[in-house]
Amino acid sequence: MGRGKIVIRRIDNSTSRQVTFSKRRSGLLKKAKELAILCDADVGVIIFSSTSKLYEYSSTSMKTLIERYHKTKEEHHQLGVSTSEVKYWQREAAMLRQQLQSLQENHRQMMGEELTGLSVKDLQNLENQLEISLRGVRMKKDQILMDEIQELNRKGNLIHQGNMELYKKVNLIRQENLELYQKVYGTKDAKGASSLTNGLGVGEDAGIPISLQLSQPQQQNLEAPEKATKLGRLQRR
Amino acid sequence: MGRGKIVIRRIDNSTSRQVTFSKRRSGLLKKAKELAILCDADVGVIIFSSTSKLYEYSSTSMKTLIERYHKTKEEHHQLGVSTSEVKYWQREAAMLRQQLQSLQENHRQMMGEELTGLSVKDLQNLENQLEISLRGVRMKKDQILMDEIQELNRKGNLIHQGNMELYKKVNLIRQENLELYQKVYGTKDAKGASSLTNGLGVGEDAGIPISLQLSQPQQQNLEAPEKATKLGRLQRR
DNA sequence: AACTATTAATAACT
DNA sequence: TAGTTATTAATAGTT
Repeated sequence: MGRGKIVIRRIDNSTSRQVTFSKRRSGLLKKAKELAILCDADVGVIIFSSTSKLYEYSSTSMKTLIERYHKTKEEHHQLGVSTSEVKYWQREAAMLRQQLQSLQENHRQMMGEELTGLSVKDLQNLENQLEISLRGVRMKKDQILMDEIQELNRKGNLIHQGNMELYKKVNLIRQENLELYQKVYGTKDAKGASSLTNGLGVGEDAGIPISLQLSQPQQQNLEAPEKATKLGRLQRR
Repeated sequence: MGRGKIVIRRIDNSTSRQVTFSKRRSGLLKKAKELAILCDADVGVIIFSSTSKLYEYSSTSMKTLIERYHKTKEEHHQLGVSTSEVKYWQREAAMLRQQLQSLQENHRQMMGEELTGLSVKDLQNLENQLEISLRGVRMKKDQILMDEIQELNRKGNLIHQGNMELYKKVNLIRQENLELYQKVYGTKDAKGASSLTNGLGVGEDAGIPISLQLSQPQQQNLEAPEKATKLGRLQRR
């Protein structure tokens, strides 16, 4: 229900993710309210953003709702009351530490470290994943470079157009000047006029239009990408 | 979004209310799931129907979510009250959460996801790292395969040695047998003896020693590593 | 439970 | 961050 269809999977782009979060969050809360009102239901919604910010809705009071929930589940929350706050945070830290360790191990393997203990099958999978990643990264990089090149080309063309127009104007002025000179001094002697027009800095080769053209970067081994963004060479057309 | 517009107020007709409850309830739960997945949020929904039937959804565990909710609320209105030990564990958890998020982002990039926002330089670094990792993984895999091959070779040689010794013994026995035969029946007729020795399964080509040698796996494209561990072919020496 | 006309939500864009 | 619009998704009323 937007400009395009989307698949339900984590949105990569963090800005889009935030925007979508904001929109869908309000959508969800609205729907929850409507359900509660239309159908006389007791509805509660708790949302923690990825940055741990809390958003909530409850048709009655969240406290009451949660108590009702616990009662219905017949889970007399022994933990929340009898366990000290310290223990809660200890468990939280332990859980996070475990997640962190697991991810760290995974990460080390992706860095090509700590491969002992992996089977050939595991290594094959890792290799495949790395190849996929590599392709993705290269595509992204190439795309950025290509975009940059295109942008430079566009600018180059604009500059060239400008040059052409200036060139035409210069020619026009030179012509005018020549005619004026002839009217003032007569037909044969035009030395003064020519020196005047040359004074504008338009040399003999000014008549050759120069177009900026970028050298194309090689697809393989772009070791120093910055170089590719320079104007590689100037060439005709 | 139906055949007609409705106002958000309690639906009088009980049947319609029930039907709408069922439809909108599943809609709400679906939306909650989508929000959790799309935006990496922690979402929980609790619904009690007007007949007190419970429906729920939680992206993690409802228990954890409710505890988190309580902690967040507490933290909000009694910031200075908590003891130093609680504060210690809160800091610990916050620090771990941060580490985890940072590592997760890094990991996603290594998986070739979430590349928007990276500069060409970043992408180049990532590419280089992936190439290094890939080389490491391939080396490790090849090494395992090579070791396996070597081990098989070693076993093959042992078997071959055993075969050679058995062959010598067989020859010895055949010789003895022949001599015994000659002593018993005379020199010319040796049919009984030859049939006896052939009965041991040593054919004419048994005199050619056979050495097991593995075909070397190709360095590139070991798509099916299991195949390489088979005895590829038998060859002399 | 299906269907479908219609409204509502929202993805992409500004 | 907030507003607009083209398009998809949800669903109200119906069968």
